[in-house]
Amino acid sequence: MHVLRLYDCLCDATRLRVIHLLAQRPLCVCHFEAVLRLPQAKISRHLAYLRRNGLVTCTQTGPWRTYALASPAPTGLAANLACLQDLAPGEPVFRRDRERLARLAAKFDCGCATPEVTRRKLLRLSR
Amino acid sequence: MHVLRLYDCLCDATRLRVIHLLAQRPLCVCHFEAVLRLPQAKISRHLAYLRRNGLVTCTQTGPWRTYALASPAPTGLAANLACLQDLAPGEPVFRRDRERLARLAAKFDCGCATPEVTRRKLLRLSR
DNA sequence: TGTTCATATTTGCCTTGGCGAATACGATTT
DNA sequence: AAATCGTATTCGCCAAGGCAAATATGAACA
Repeated sequence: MHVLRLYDCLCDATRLRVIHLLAQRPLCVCHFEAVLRLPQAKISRHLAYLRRNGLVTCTQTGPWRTYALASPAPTGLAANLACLQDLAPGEPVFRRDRERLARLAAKFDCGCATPEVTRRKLLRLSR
Repeated sequence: MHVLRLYDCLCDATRLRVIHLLAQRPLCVCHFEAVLRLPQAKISRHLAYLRRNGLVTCTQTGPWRTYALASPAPTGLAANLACLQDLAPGEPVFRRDRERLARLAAKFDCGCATPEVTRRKLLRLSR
């Protein structure tokens, strides 16, 4: 009954938005902040939850932690990612998240902040 | 974000077993009792939860309530039912549930108790 | 060495939902 | 009318997990 853990991860709106973004590319916390417009603590909490449950991995480079979907993907995740793809165009929240991420990605082709592109700049740019 | 309700339904072991059985055929509560071997109150509680969230419908004939998967199936349910099908052979719980249901179905080709096949008989037969 | 920056974790509070035990309810049978 | 049967609901209790606010940590820069 290991799937239960997957569904636990999927049944929260914030986590679903996080996963939706990670399906596009790996991202660091300040990118999530800029795109989701949610307090940092909240984002970190949910990322920790996803990590505990094996849906996501984390690599650290300097002060930044970059999160990515775990591979191989846990049983059933692929199917639900596909489902999320179908859903996204119809759901305003997902649509906006996608657009904001695209805007950021257009400027810097990297999901992680850098010494030049700081968190502060990212947050400003995402408006 | 209507999908959240779906995932809420899927992230409990009892409900997953219920859904797994309903994917085979509609069933009344005493069939669930016989197959799942769980207290009636627990089963009814979870069925009510599934109904509240639109995954399941209920029709009453006499004293018996027969539950069935809602149609049209809510977004994303189909994909996860398929996933459940793949999973079932590997998970002992699901395998046994399937077998017990098959045993009952072999005797009476109906998912609902009848005046002749009472709850008591069903529970006895499921051993 | 001290400060700042990015991120994580703790604390206190509240809601949801799990469980068993008991009880309620409506349909049927006696 | 009373008893029984199938099912639903209520009650009291408990754990998981959501949130905001505050605080901790560790890397990097001054």
